[in-house]
Amino acid sequence: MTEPSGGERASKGGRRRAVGAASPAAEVLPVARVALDIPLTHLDRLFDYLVPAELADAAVPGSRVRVRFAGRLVDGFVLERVASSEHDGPLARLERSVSAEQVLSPAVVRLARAVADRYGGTLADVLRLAVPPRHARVEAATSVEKRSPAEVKASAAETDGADGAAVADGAVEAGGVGEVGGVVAPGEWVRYPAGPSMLAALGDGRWPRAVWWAPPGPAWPRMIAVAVAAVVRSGRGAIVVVPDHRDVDRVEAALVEAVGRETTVALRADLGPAARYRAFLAVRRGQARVVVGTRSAVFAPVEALGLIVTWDDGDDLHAEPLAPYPHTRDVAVLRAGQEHAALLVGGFCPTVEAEALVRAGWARALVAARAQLRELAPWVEATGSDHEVSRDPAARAARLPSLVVRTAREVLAAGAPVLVQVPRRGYQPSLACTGCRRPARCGHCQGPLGRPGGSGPPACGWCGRPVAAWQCPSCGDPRLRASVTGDRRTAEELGRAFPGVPLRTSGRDGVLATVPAEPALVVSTPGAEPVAEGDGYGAVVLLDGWALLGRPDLRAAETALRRWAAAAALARPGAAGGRVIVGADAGLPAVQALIRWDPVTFTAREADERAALGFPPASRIAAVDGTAAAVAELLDVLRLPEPADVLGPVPSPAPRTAARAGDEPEPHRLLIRVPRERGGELAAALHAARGVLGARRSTSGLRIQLDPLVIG
DNA sequence: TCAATCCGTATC
DNA sequence: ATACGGATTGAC
Repeated sequence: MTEPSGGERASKGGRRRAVGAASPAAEVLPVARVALDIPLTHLDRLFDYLVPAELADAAVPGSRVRVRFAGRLVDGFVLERVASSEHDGPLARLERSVSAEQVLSPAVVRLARAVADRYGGTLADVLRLAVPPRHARVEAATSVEKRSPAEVKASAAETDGADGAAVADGAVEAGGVGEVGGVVAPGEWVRYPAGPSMLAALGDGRWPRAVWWAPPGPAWPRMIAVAVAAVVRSGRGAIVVVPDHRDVDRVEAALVEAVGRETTVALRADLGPAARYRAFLAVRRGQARVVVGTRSAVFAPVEALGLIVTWDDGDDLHAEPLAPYPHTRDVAVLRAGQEHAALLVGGFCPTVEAEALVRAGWARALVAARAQLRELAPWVEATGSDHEVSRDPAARAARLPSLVVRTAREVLAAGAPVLVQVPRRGYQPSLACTGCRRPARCGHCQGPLGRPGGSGPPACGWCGRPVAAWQCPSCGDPRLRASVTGDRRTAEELGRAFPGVPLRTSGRDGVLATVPAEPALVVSTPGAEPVAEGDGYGAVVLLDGWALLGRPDLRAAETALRRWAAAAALARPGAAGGRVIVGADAGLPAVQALIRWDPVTFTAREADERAALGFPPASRIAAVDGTAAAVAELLDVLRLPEPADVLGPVPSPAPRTAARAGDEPEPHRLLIRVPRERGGELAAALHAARGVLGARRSTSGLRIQLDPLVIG
């Protein structure tokens, strides 16, 4: 389109252009500043284009366009329309407008930029996460501005009812939020000394920030909904981000009850393109002000955002698997700060990273009164490790401690279901102290020890240093043993120990949302536990203690407690007979925390330990994965802040799932650790280094991840 | 002397 | 990335 005849490029006359033949530029604000969808780090900036007169109305800020860039047609977003360009040199014209829909709001753009900077990634990568793919039919079906809700609903229904009905219901009837209002009853928040005042602040248009240790039991979705209702009453919108779809359903149900179906919309990846885009548009057009969804919902373009809630920030589903790998909690923190929104980082056991927000004075801790917790928490007992295995032969086959067998039989006889949490299979082999079974760590960098290639002399998984003479810093034992990893206890074995009892399983292949309130053995892997209808489980058995605690991950204890708490919270309160049996040593801090239902103290202690060892969140860590050559090349051009610890590179401890072809180069991993306050510089340095490389050679395949969830 | 290639550079 | 210009190398 740049050439009148549409064919050749005017290469002879240098950059001169056949201006005379092109249509005139827009009269007002003829320059569009465009964010291009290209993956190149060194091109992570805006480019100016001339807006042809015929696109003057369509190429509005926030809309999608196609432009010619380096000779190729690429997608982009118009971020701004301005009167003139800083660029010296001729401007190309926008090729075409994809749609006038302003999918990007200024607030989302600003957020995306901040997220990209924080993770050393590109704006284009973040925008891809923030905006779902366009669906033209959906847009057309609902695009006429200011149509009545009834019309919108009707057309949405006729286009495709199949995948979009639920969303259309929630999205379209744009009732005024104010009408829904009324005084928000504090509900379960009265259990928190600071609860009522927080609700008052939310209702008054303020933006309190808190880390919320939720009470055991099924109250948390209602509590979230109460907080959201207060914000809605203040005339603002809210976003709730949860790990998985079952949680979306639970919170959505509570929200619909608290603020009404008209204002609530569920954003979830499993909706399918049409329904997903429709839900997104409903939010962008202000028809829905309350969003509940999985991780990308944190980018939802809610106007006048008053509150962001994240639930269970330790769940690894909150870590985005696409570059630049942002974490829900961190995005929420950035966004709440930028938009003066309240923030609630909630869970039964929030992470050390969440707790750091409290330590920094950025958020306050919301903890229920001790007496309230005693009232709600189940009765927790530990069986120790491998002692007391039941004498019953069937139970012995399943390696069930006698306490478990006895308790389960009692509870089943009393008519209640029993939940059994079993480990997933296939944890990584690593080394631990023979004496106290704590994971063995490198004396130099505190990385986990393992045996490279499965055998051979012990070495650090981070810095690669071989370990000569090891001695446990806790108990002094010089012996190393392989941690027990993975477990083959099956539901079948359990079933044999309890003949005649209905057996239900929930896990990878088939996740149950609920089970009825009747005697049954419910076997589940962590994270897949169904909620028991009625009063909850009579007993919860946690059989995965060793597998969870023996992992080399520095979050092993935190993760164990988090998973135990999530399952234990499904049990009835102790006063109502609810019991929890955890198959781990009662002396371990995580087990103690579960027994006393005191995750606050546990997390504080974890935070202290990590700070003492220089682990995140006291430090920030970048992981660089790629071929040895590519990693070395990056390291070569990298200008790191001072001080910075460079660990490795070492051959990747976690080989890709699929076996590599024989001649493929071995993946290596480099870790870089800097003090927390140097995190921004580290991100910038990595961004710059990748830019230099990208312009030079193909270093594709290099994966740079800041604050990775698992570092070894 | 021309053409096939290799670099280095800019991409609105 | 990728398209282009300019320099370099190679064959006629």
